[in-house]
Amino acid sequence: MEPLVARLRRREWRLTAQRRVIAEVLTGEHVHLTADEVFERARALLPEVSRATVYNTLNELVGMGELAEMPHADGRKRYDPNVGDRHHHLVCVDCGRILDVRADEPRLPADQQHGFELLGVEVTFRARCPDCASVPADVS
Amino acid sequence: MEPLVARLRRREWRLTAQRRVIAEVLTGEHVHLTADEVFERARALLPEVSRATVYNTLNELVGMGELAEMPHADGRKRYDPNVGDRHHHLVCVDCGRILDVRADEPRLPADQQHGFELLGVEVTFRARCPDCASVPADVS
DNA sequence: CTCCACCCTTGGAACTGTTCTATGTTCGGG
DNA sequence: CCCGAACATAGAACAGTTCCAAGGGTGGAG
Repeated sequence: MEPLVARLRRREWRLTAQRRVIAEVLTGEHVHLTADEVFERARALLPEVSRATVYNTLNELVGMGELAEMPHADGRKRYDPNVGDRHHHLVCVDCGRILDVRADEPRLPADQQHGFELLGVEVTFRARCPDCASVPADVS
Repeated sequence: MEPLVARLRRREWRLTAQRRVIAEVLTGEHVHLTADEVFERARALLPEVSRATVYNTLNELVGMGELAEMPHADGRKRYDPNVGDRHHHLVCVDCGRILDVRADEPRLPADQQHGFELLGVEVTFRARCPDCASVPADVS
């Protein structure tokens, strides 16, 4: 899949300096940043970017389907630019690290569908990463 | 699975009046309440219960493994008393309604495990419920 | 039965992540 | 240039959750 910035360029979407750095920061595999992490990294590239713009842009990109929003146990949403490429998530319950993984998708039996129109499925494997497994408590 | 209150009774856990009504409210299938909904319903049964106690109790129960916490896109966590009974969730993207469903669990291939110690898997089917499918916009 | 220590509960303040608002800035077309 | 529309900004407002200091109830020791 081509990177987010490239995808945006071919859409008719005004790519301002602020929006570009936000999109640039959201590139690659295993990238699952919080809004605040996006803000910090974007600001490192372009100091004149505000938190509001980060939130506005993230929400717009999610609405456009160019970014996936994933709720997380700690309350902060993560943003995943790796859309269109079916994958699931492997999450460390201790440190919160998230990796993209491939596995087959579960199917919902017809008798369990309750008349719903199915749109997609999200799979999250909860696990403990090697680093956290080697220490007794959590790595905070 | 026996109800939450019954499970708690056999543990050595002080079951005060407040904790009991909180547990009673969390009983049944397809029960996925927010903390505030738990608070409202508990208070209907026992007016002298505070929001802080609801949060304290919910977090304790989650820590004990008697309650599952599920992050949601709208920011409010839902609490599911139906633990120990493997099931997944069917969520309406418009109105947020959540149903318990059974489906087979996806397995994580060994070459995708990244050395993590697997603990569990959460599956969420995103869909549109019959009520929301019949109207153009969302039911707010 | 009485007392004490401890855990539980409480209301409200504090905190965190997100959204809103009012204002200023930039861009492209005429 | 000048204008309107879209975009960006700082900070206030908001919602959900957690923290805190103080009060209250309960169970065990004596």
